[in-house]
Parts: sequence; structure tokens; C-alpha cells
Amino acid sequence: MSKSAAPGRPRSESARAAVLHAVDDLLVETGYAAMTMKGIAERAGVGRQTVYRWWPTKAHILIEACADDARGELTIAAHADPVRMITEFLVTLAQFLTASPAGAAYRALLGEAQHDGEVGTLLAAADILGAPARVVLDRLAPTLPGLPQDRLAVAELCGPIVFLVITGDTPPSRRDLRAQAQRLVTTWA
Amino acid sequence: MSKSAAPGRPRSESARAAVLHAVDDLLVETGYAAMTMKGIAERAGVGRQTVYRWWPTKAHILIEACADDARGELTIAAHADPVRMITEFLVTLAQFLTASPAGAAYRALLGEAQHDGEVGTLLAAADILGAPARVVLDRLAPTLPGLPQDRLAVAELCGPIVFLVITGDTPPSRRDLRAQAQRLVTTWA
Amino acid sequence: MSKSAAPGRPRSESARAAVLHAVDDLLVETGYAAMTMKGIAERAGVGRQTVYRWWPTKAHILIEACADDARGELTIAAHADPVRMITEFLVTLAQFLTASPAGAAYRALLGEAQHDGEVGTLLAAADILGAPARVVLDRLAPTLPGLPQDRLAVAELCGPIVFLVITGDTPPSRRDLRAQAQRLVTTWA
Amino acid sequence: MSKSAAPGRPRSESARAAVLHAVDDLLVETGYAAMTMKGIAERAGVGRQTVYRWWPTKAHILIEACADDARGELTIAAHADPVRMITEFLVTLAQFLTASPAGAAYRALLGEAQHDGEVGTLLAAADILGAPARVVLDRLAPTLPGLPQDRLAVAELCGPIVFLVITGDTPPSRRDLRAQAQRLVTTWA
DNA sequence: GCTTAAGCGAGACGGTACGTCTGGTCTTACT
DNA sequence: AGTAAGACCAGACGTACCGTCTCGCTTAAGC
Repeated sequence: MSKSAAPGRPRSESARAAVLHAVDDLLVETGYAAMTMKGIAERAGVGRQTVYRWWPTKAHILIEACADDARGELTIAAHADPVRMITEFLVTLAQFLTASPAGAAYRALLGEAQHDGEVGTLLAAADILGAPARVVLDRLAPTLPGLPQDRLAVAELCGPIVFLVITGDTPPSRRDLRAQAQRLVTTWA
Repeated sequence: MSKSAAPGRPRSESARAAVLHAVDDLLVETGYAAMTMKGIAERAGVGRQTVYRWWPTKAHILIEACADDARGELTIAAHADPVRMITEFLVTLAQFLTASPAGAAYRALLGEAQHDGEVGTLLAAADILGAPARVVLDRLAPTLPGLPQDRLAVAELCGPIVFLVITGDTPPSRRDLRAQAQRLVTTWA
Repeated sequence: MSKSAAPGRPRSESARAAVLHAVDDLLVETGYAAMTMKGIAERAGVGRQTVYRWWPTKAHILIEACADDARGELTIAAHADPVRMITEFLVTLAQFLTASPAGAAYRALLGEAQHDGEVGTLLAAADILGAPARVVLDRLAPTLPGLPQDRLAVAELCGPIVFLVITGDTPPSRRDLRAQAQRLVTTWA
Repeated sequence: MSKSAAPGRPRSESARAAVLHAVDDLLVETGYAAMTMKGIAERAGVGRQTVYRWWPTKAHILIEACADDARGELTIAAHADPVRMITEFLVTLAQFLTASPAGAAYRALLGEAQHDGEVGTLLAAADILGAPARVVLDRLAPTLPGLPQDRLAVAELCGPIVFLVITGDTPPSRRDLRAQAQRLVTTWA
């Protein structure tokens, strides 16, 4: 059965892409707080109504713009050694949060989520950190019988680093991260 | 040496208190995003200039309004048993973040800090979670030789719970927190 | 000789009628200022492009919609007595301007003409008041040798009443109109 | 008894004057339809809120801007000869309506009044044409016993010329106006 | 007791983003 | 080709809040 086309002019894919690009650019150039729907529309060369037609807030645009990037940057290769695997993940996570544009977007969204519950819901659904973390944990599960319930394991894995970064602390060194990975393996053994 | 009084009318303590109360009230009533400097001034029955004279942004007011409350709510009694002590702290922390007005303020400020670096600096200086956490850790230090560097220990202690709460997850149960405390003690032994 | 058909789908008479009706209805329901091209199209159940294809502005539609009605309402029976004839015309004119939908449209168009020269030109061409007035004057011409130049006579005949109505004054009574007719006849004798 | 000053910063007279000047200028430069509240604010170098704070629509500004000018331009010297006096008034009126900026404003407002009843009320209250007309009529009253009721006399005096001008006709010549003045005197004698 | 200086409330100021609306244009599929 | 639908860019709408500024008035310290 073929899908019947909707009447009227179809959505402009170029306008959609222009908005998503504009949001990416503006985030790094001016920061989240200085981003405005008006500015996004102008930067994208798009009518404001077109922006409002498809996204209710700048946070929604940002989620759509950055979710894929984010996930791509957080996939890591498999390693036989649990400590090494966890270390790799922690290093990648720290790198993502502190140096990647997508990570900056994630931090901004995490911040916005504290002010706007709907953004929180959307961000939770995107599961940007949880999904990659679970990939790692699932690989380790056979060798680590002491792993706690899923969401708690994710929190113990990601929480400390996220906490350091969002509280403005300098991110931990690779040596520190290796030590923490070692502790996690010991703990979960 | 006595401090020489400044000339002119002294600062009105009642105006200061009215603003701080207004901020507390508005945060729970309307949320951080809907709070405005104008609304705060009106709610406090105070001129807008008076607010701007003493605080540059609503975040600054909120920090002043809630820091003391926050710290008061996070002090816990000493226990000989490390596991019990850590459990108590984790339970208190979870309670603070999810149920206390001061905790709501802290989350809002943590969110704002992701958008505004100055708020981040101020919040880091207030050290709202770090100070109480360090009190606990200092008490435990003699019996836990494996404790990592201060800030990392704080991150491992607080990070997982903070992560759960700010990502919108339901906070862990007391049983879960006890298990996590147990793991931390094992890890740091 | 038969008229050669234009290529393509012929203009939809039903769409045209629907638009003209919609304009009539909207004028009395919401007033001229609240009428929009979009609203007209939606009320007529017609695409917006179809409206724009045939009329450039709502004023153009309104002229087309109301001109015929207007003229029909301003034709009066012949009378031998000049005073009676003029009185009848003045009463009919006052009635038209204050009570008829077509009169309301005329007033709205006269208003728009002050803002938009093109509407003024169109409205002048439609000659909505002038034509009926001239019918009356032409009938009276043989018995009133003092009649001034055509357009001035029309102005003296219609001007005072139009002035009263558009300045928001209450329209004159039949007695007043009869007296004015009497004065005009005296003047033009 | 001295008037107690209102609290707060007093209204800026310079802002008020700037807005009124901007409206005057924009009317002649771009016409009434193209005038916008935004454009007025920008032209006046004034915040938009300041405009909205004191005037609800551009029509209200225009009435305030032009009423005084208008009245000044419509006062005429006294003459013993009724025909000459009326002629002078008619010439002045025609000049005002066709050549004066204030007259252009009056025409625009008269147009707007057909779309917006509140403007009609305000314009009627300003009595821009009526007041000067009544000055003339009051002077003539002793010598013209046949003058009808005030508002009807004003309508017979001003109506024909206003009608000619707003219907887009060329204004009458001085000779025509003299003839019309003569007829009015005959009629009212 | 008078002067000086700063804080106080109120509220207008010039700006700017908000989210909505309409204007005209365009691009579809259908008739 | 004409039509209804509806997305497109553009820009004005009226509102809200921004942070600043002017008011008249307190309230103290210091002369």
C-alpha cells in the first residue's frame, strides 16, 4: 500500500537543514543563552514562522540538531580487558563533554532541562549518554557479576565525570580515569 | 579600630530580606525560567533599582537566598560505621535534591551555570555539595586509605545521584543507596 | 462568430461567487478593518492563490461585490414635483448610507480611498453615487435653469448628507431633508 | 492648593514631541497606509513601548499631531459681505483639504473613521471642520434668518467641497466657490 | 539644626525578543 | 490550466522584560 501524499506544498528540506545548521553555528559562536528564535531564523535565512511551525523552542531544535552527532562521538571499540574498555569510555565521555560541540549542546540542554520539564523529558528520551554507556556495560556484564541495576550502573559510570564537568571542575586526567575504571571493575566484580 | 560608617542612608535590611524571600517563593511557585527581575521586585514590594543595586542577576539572588539553607540541610550526624555514614549522606543528598526547595534552587543554578559561566564560578565557590561531602570524607579518611584525590572522591560520592536526578530519573531507593555506599567503602578500602 | 475558448481550465464561476459572498458576509460580521485576504479565502472555501489571481486587494473584491447592489438601491421613481423628487432621493441616499450593507461597503471603500489612491480611482470610476444623482438631476434640468455644472450639482445634492454620515453625525430627519430639497430647488430655480 | 507630583519618572516631553513630529513627517513621506507603529517609533528614535504607552493606534497620534495645525489653518478674517466671507471660507477649506499636510491628515483620519468607530468618535470630538465653520456661520446668523439647524448648516457649507475632494474629484475653482457661496446666501436669506 | 550623601519606591525611558498574524509567492496533487 | 491546500520568506503586530534613568522622599552621619 502506497502512502498518499498530503495536499499542499511539502515541507522544505533545505529550510530544515538551514535551521539545524544555524543552531549548531550559533551555539558555538554565541552560546546557548544568547541564541534566540529570531536570530536562528535570520541566520538560517528562513521566516520565523517556519521555525515556529516545526519546533516550539530553541531547545527542541538543538536536540534534533545534535543528538546524532552526540551518539556518533560516544561509540567506542570493544576491548577484552574490562578496565581498558571502561577507561576508553570514560576518556571518550570526558572528551565529549569538554571539547565537542555536540557535548556543549548536551550540557546546555542538560542545563535547560533543569528549568523546563519538557526539555528534560525530551532529553531523557534521547538517552544521549545512557545508550552508549549501556553498550559498554552490556559487553562487560558476563565478566562482572556484581553490576547493579542498569540505570544505577550507568549513573556510577557516567555520574562522577558529568558531575565534575557541570560543576565547572577541570576534567580528570587519563591517569585518574584509569584509576576510576579500575575501582569500578573491582567494585562490580 | 572601629569601622567608620558610610555617609548616606544605610542599606535597608528589610528590603534585602524581602527580595530573598520573594525569590524563594517565586522559585517554587513559578519556577526558575518564569522568574524575572521585574517580578521579583514587584513581589518583594521593592523598587527595581534596589534589586539591581545589590545583585546583577536572578541567579546571584538565588545563590544568596539558598546557600545557607542548602548547607544546613546537608549536614549529617557522625557514625562509626563507614557504610552507614555514607548511606546517611547519600539519602540526605537525594532528599535534598528531589524534595527540598533549596535543592530545587541548587538544580536551577546548576542548570543556569551551563549557560552562564559567571554563575558557574559563583556556584563553584559556594561549594554547596562539596563542603558537606568533604566533611563526611574527612571523617572517613583514617579508615579508608584508598580514597582518591579530594575532588574525585566527592565526584564519586555525589556524582551518581546528581546524575540520576538531573537527567530526570527517579532517585534511587534507600536500599540502592545502601548498596552503593557499600560498594564505595569496598572500593576505597 | 463563436468566441474562441481560452486554453486550460476555465475560471470557476462558483469560486468567484463564493468569494464575493464571503466578502459581503465578512463586511457585516466583522467590519472592513478585520477582513483579510486569508479570511476571505477561508470563508469562501477557496485557495488563497485563487483570490489573489483575480483581485489584488480586498477593496477590489468589495467594489465588485457591492457596486450593483448599491446602484439598485439608489434608483428612485420619477415625480413631477422637483421638491418631492429631490426629497425622495435624499431620503433614499440617507437610508443607503446608514442602513444598507451596500452602503456600509461604500463607506468603507470611501475610507480606504483616502489611504490608497488606486481604490480612489476605481471607486470614482464606479460612480456609485454620481450616476443615480445625475439621473435625478437630468430629469430636473428642464425646470431648473440655475443648475450648476454637473459635478458641482452632484456635490451640492449629495455632499451635505454624505458629510453628515461620514463624520459620524446622526443622519437628518425626513423633515430636514425635505427642507433641504426645498432650498436646493429655490437655489437652482 | 498645589498639585501633588505623581511618583516615578515624569513623562518625557521630548519623546512626545518626537513622536508627533515623526507622524507628521511619515504621513507626507509614505502616506497613512504605510505608516506603522514600529516605523513611527524608529523614526522618532523612541522605544516602541513608549509609543504604545501613550497612544493606542497611529490614528490617535495623528489626531493629536494635527488638530492644532488644522484649526489654525481654517480661521479666516471677518468680512461684512456674507458672500465674500463664505467664499473665503470655502477657498480656505478647499486649500486645506487639498494642499495642507494637516488637511491630508484629516482626510486620512476621516478615512480611518469609516473602519474604526473609535477613531470616528475622537475625530468628531476634535470637531476639526465644524468649529471653524460655526465661527463663520455665527457671524452670519444675524443677516441670514433662513439658516437651518447648526449641524445641517455646517453640512451644507462644508459637505459639497468635502465630497468633491474625498471622491477624488478636482477641487472647484475660486469662481465656482464664489457662485456656490452666492447660492448659499440666497438660500439662507 | 542644617547639609550632604546614599538608599528607597515608583515608573518612564530606549531596546529587543517574544510568539502570532497577514501579505504575497511558491510548489504540490488533483480535477 | 485552474484549483485547494499549505509551506515559504518577510515583516508588523502588541506584550514582556531588559537594564538605565529620573523623580520626590527618607534616613542617617557629620558639621
